[in-house]
Amino acid sequence: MPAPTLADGAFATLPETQRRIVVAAVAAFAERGFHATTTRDIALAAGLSPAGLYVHYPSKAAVLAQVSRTGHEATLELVRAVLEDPRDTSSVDRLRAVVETFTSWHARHHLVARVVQYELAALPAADHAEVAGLRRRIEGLVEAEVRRGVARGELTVDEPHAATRAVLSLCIDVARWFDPAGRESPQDVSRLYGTLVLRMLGARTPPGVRTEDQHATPEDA
Amino acid sequence: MPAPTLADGAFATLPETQRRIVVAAVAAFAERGFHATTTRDIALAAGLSPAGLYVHYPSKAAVLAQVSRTGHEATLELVRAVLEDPRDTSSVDRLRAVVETFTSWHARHHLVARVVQYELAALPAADHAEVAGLRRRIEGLVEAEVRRGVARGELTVDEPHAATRAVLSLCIDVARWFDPAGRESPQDVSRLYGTLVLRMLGARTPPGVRTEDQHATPEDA
DNA sequence: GTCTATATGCGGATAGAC
DNA sequence: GTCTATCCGCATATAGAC
Repeated sequence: MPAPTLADGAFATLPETQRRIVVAAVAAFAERGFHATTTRDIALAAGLSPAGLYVHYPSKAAVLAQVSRTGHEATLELVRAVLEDPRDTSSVDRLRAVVETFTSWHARHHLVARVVQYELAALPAADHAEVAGLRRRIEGLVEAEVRRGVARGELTVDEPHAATRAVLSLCIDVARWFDPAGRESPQDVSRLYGTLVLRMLGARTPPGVRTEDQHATPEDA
Repeated sequence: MPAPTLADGAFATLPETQRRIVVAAVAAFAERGFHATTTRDIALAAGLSPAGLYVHYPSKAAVLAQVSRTGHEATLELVRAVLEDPRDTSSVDRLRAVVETFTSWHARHHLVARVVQYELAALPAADHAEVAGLRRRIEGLVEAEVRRGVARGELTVDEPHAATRAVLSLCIDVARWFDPAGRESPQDVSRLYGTLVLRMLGARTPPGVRTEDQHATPEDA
């Protein structure tokens, strides 16, 4: 098991009070947005006085930066782990896996994901720059796998860059609409999305909607 | 030609000063968000004193409501016009057309679209309720066409509701990332998305990426 | 319908005791 | 490390002249 990520318990490695602050901030930022959230909201929800927050973070923006950086690092790590898996698997398998993993994260951690995806503009410049780099790495890893799949004849994609952006866009937008009280579980959504994305990319593998927990085997067809 | 919509010139039917206020508000809300925008920002950008805004709108939220309602009405009208076209066309053709139209709107009017899609939580309750109804109508129209396509054997979709939501999600998220200074035009994106969506929906029509301005003809295959 | 001036409250952040 | 008290600037909105 690798080092804990958000997937293993959000922000579990932070000291207790910082963790409570960040958890409270995620809930508030996701529900009302960064600018509509007050430091009092965060502090009180974390069980602190209004001033108590400033012992642990120098500003409201620093709390946002903590959330955004941790979230971006976690998703990059998820993508990296799937796509740099040393086992010899097809691009179709890898892309299905990365879409399922990325989608599932955006559903399971949809509050964190909303902050990560929709509050970029509120980040201080230095944090924004670092996070932009992480985002480029994520896109680059996925696009490279799409191009490999095309080169291997597994995929039919005319515009790999635009198609990759569409794939990630689809997964990211899950954070906007996903409702844990709805009928579909994160697993339901991520499985569907794995199938939809392989269709989008013209995978030569069986494009039917997968209903069992099998892995697609590209030699089926 | 139907009544002017946003596509024909954003908010062109409003009285001049209201139009300037709304245009200024769209730019500010899209760039910084509703809560980070001040009424001074809007008023000054519209060529008014800080108090001048209140002659035309009773509150900042009322300006947002104007943008959101107008934007939602415009997109519903676009979708309705395509899907209620009396001509006898296939579901594949209709869905390609609605995806191209909807995507193109989110690219061309990406600032308005950002406000429409990402500031719902800031709407006053009454406006939010009305806009939610418009959103349900949009989804319902598209889902009905997907179900028709499946019933006619044009599409292969196991979960029409979830697949429809994925399709609209893909198109909507264009507003988040589209950059008019980038290499791709709204037309480029919308054509690609028409093709990607038909693939997602298992259209039996030629799924190759369309590179010419032809309309797909379902009997090709 | 537009302005200047301003009331009023709130929010980010700090001071300083414990 | 947490608290209470508070500073101070800013933002929404209003008052009232022109």
